[in-house]
Amino acid sequence: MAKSMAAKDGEAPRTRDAEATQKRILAAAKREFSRLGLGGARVDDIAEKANANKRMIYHYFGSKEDLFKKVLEDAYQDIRAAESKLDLKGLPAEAALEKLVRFTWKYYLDHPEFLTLVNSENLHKARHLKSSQNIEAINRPLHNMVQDILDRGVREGVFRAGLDEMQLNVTIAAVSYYYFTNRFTGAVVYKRDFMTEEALRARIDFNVDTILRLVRV
Amino acid sequence: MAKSMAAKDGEAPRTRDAEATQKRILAAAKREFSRLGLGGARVDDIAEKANANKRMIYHYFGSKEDLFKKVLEDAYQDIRAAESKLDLKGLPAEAALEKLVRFTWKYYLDHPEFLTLVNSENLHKARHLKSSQNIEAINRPLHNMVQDILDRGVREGVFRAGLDEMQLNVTIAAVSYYYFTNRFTGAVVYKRDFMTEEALRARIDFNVDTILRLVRV
DNA sequence: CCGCTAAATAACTAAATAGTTACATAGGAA
DNA sequence: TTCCTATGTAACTATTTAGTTATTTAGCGG
Repeated sequence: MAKSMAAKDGEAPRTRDAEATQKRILAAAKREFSRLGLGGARVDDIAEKANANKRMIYHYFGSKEDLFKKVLEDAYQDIRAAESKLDLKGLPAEAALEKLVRFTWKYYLDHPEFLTLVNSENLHKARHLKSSQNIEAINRPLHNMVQDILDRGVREGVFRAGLDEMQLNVTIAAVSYYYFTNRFTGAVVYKRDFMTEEALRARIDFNVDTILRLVRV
Repeated sequence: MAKSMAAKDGEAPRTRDAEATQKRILAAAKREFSRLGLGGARVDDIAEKANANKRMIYHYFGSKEDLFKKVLEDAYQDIRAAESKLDLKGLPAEAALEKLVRFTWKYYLDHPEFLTLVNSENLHKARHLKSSQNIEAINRPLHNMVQDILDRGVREGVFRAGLDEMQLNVTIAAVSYYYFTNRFTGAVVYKRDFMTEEALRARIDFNVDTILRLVRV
């Protein structure tokens, strides 16, 4: 028999490991909150799927709401970390912007839970994020990155002057975000599958076109 | 004393009126579902806020899920009805398109509950809409309207040929929808109020610009 | 290798929740 | 006027739920 513990068929080991338990809880919480929303997710289910005890959730995270807040902060942390690895400094402005648009698309495609978590948070009027200390610092690099691309594009003579970084950023997010989060009602309203390879390719190309046309002189 | 009934201080009259009761239930359900989502809304609260008895909800609508489905169908019905009153036939293509973009913006601004209901439905993978009989017919006029504008613009020589009606429609919705539904996290991330008069004016102008640049030759 | 603390489990509680049952009555049809 | 049924009320039930309490135990510092 195995070393010491009752790890049921194929599950992770169950010796005492605070860090690992917290990670399992966070992973399970992210899945449940994104699948069902803050109101729909169940603490018991999160505990079970984390292969942990419910008591540990309250021990490490305090309450369901605080757990949600941590999951959300981590999700923002993750997308900003991925963005900051893009390294667009060396590219011409147009190429940099296209790369950012395609990155955003790909990130949403690969991390659908980010979208539903943000939706859930907005349903609750961002009350968790509002009380978050580090969220401002987490997002600052994104603003700088897009502002730099805009400035560079103007200097290169390819972008219009006076564009608002926020408006551009919101629009870049919008054209991808909306497509993904509303893909289910979209499938009904437009009578097509939004997630076929062909549909995805067509949409990201359309989005790149939308954004480049928006900024070009 | 009043005619017959125990209407508590200032409330609506309480004589028997099936139609009025159903309307009050639907109005209260729309408010609660949009405020809290399908999972977060409470049947008891809906009954209380409708100034009705919970039993009536089950009598008229069958279940919480069926009530949600009816609320959602009505919401789609309402936006399509408002759209169909636009009468864009007489306008040049560009003017027609701009009017549609501004209408969409204004409708979302005035009916925020539509946005959260649609979000809630997408969280549930559109399972209510999927089983809805009339939803296809409800949405058809929208497709025709936008396709007509596109065709007209090409004939007028002001729009590019070959644009996909769905991509355009989705983008028109996206740039307004995302701004509104994500205005709470947006306020935190961008450190500004998304709902001031000035911010709203700037965004709708930006959106009109985005869409017109997208379609122009 | 001992003992203490942090990690973990299981069983419990009080409140909330979707849905039901039993009963009451307004008001139109006869 | 008298039924009869659709409209409405109130109290109940079986479950579920977030959060707690009581208890056990792994494994590190000494």
